Amino acid sequence: MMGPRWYGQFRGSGYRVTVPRKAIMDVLSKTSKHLSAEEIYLEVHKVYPNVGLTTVYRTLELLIQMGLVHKFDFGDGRARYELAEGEKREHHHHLICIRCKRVIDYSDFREEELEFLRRAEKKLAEKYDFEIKNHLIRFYGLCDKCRNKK
Amino acid sequence: MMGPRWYGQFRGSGYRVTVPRKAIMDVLSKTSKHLSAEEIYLEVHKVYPNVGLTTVYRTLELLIQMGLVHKFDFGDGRARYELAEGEKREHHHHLICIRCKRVIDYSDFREEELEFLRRAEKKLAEKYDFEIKNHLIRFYGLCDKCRNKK
DNA sequence: TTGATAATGGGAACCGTTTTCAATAAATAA
DNA sequence: TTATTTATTGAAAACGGTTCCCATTATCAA
Repeated sequence: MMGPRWYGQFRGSGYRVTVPRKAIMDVLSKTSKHLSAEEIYLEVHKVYPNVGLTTVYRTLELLIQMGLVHKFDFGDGRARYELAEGEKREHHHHLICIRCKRVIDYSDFREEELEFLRRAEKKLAEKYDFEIKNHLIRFYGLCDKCRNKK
Repeated sequence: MMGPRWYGQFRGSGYRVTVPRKAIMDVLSKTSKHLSAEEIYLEVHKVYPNVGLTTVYRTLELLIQMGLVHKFDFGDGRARYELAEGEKREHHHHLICIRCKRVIDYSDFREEELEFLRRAEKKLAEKYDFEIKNHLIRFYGLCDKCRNKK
């Protein structure tokens, strides 16, 4: 039983593939929401009631290190987690409504984004000797519902 | 005694211009660092030892609402504050070293950024009926020191 | 199957931030 | 200037998400 790609990535790094870890990856794989640790815990809890919140935090930390998960802070006092881009998830960024706090994923204008990044990368490497590994683009504003509401 | 521009902005909104508020604005005006609430508190404390940490938090919250201050989360467990762009501060974004966690301000390629934003704005308005008010661009990677260090 | 040890879970600890509330001080009117 | 109104303040307690501790359990290479 080979299992998903990340099994090998885990074992290769000396980490074990455990029930809680599978369950957490499963929850993240099956949603496009921006879940908090507690929400993931509750979801996992439905299937494995004995998995603890501590384990969820530890596992998320590990998944982030392994590059399988991204952690975000949308300003509501708790961290949010998403599966990193891969088979299940495509590269995207966030629109955040400053009024209702709704977070919308978008993956449009990739071309423009790539062009922009290419230039940024070049200039930052030249000027600061900085090597870009990742980037974050976020737009704050008013969503359709909040725009059309007094 | 008119005082700085924000005095009027405050009084006009029914807020009072107080000693702690002046002191906090003063600290923020005189640095280009990304100070935490506690660091601001300590700085204010040097001049006004009786100003409390609670007031610092409350004032920062107010300054953010008034659009005079921006709040950031660089992932070290505490919020960071900067004066919004204006006379003292120019529009900029952050480079974050994923190794030493150093944060570098940069305000380069404004042209490219503006061009990119213009297009993004247009497309997001069309597709999501979303009205952009603000944006965040951030690059994660390795700074010069960490690049050249095994 | 088994042994070495990575991983787990529950509860306590942690710590940045927020709340509470009586005392204080800014702004306005007199 | 002084009085009056009420926004603001400071100290301490409360809050809440996240991390730590440690005895127990489960993974997986041999």
